[in-house]
Amino acid sequence: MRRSEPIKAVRGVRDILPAELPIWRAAEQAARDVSHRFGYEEIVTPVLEHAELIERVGEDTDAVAKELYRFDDRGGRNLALRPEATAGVVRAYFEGALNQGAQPSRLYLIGPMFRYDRPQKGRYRQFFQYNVEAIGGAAPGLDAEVIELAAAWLNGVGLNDLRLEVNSIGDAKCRPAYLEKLKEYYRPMKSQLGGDSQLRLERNPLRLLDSKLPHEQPLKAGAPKITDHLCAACAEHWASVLRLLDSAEIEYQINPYLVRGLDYYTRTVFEFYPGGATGQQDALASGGRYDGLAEAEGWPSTPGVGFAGGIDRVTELMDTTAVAVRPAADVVVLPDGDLQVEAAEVARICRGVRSVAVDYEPKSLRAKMRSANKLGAQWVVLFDADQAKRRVANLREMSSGTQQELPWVELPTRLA
RNA sequence: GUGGCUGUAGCUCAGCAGGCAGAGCACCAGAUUGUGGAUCUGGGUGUCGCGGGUUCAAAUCCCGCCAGCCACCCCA
Repeated sequence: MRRSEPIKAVRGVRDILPAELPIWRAAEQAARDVSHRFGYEEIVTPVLEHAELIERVGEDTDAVAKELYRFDDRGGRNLALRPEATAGVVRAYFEGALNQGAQPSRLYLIGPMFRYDRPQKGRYRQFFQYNVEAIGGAAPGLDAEVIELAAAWLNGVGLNDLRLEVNSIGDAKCRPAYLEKLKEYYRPMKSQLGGDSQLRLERNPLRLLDSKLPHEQPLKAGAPKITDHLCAACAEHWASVLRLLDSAEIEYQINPYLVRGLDYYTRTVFEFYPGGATGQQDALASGGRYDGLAEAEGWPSTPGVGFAGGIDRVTELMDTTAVAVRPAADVVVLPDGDLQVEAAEVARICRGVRSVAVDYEPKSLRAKMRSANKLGAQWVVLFDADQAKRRVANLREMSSGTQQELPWVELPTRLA
């Protein structure tokens, strides 16, 4: 008999197995706890959105062109699996009338995101993010608050060796003038730039600053810095954010090359890296202000600020020994012989006080004991046909090896 | 999207100047008559990722595809 080829997981996605789940839950619980402490409420938005929402927000970037999971549903709607959370949360903020409640609206979301990337370390096609968004507030205090919240989360899961980079990228008022200065600076050396950078020079000059080409690094050093060309309002906002971080005793490095490629990002941008890391790829959390996003989605202009934390990467760095692993069941019921009805009844009696599993397999008692031991059960309940008739069983404590015959009805009080 | 490495038992892997498919762990049975952990004995559970080619003969060499890992790229 030829077996057909087993069907494996879709490329780039993975299962989170029971053994890994405790660390995963610990990261999520830390996110929920810290969100709650800062007054943020949970929101769940659909994994599916209109592709247009993502496209409008992502404009004509490569990311949207090549990395968006996009498909038509049976009704002919052009949909996408969300590649990030903020667009959907902002949509829900308006559709759910959160804009009519107390402002700002403080929200957090934990869930899967999807990007059609080529898989590699820390990068999956389905990955999980912890997102925090404060929508409807423009105060610099909110920028500092979400940075502090991100730091509190990372510290909360035991990650203390971190590097925080911050920058301001201005707004629609001052950025255009700065971009002109940047273009003027780079134009004379256009021929020295790489192909991507030459395209960016006219199309998206801000992105010249995060080029990683080694030979472009010296050129960057002489480029005008946007923080030297902020308008009065942006400069004041930027100064306030830094003052607030100082007073919160949060250490940061100003990185004038930390930018975002899309117009609706304004003012504050920040990223948290593990202490040792250098590459941008290793960011554990990144965020910033997006005062132009609501309008880009077609809603009234509304400010917002937030961040996205990568749960996959964070759990990879967490200390797994700090998370308690519990056995699947405290008690295992082992009938000696084919006594499935009786075994199920004994388990039912004990479940009020302990987690109970039953070994129904027609194996030797020895094999059942071995497997109960491997499971890590604290107790096993053993009985044969004769004992079943008398409605008694041997309760054995695994650590000491001592056991005692008891009526079934007394098991719960002994196990409690 | 580009490149490098890898794919053999449930798992981790050895075998690859072509010649009978292996080890450790896991698993099953037993040694120790009721019942675990330690030790010993016995048992191989396999379309050698898939498809094609070369050859008397392919896990081994060649081509294509798929998948995994890593880096580049990208990162809304």
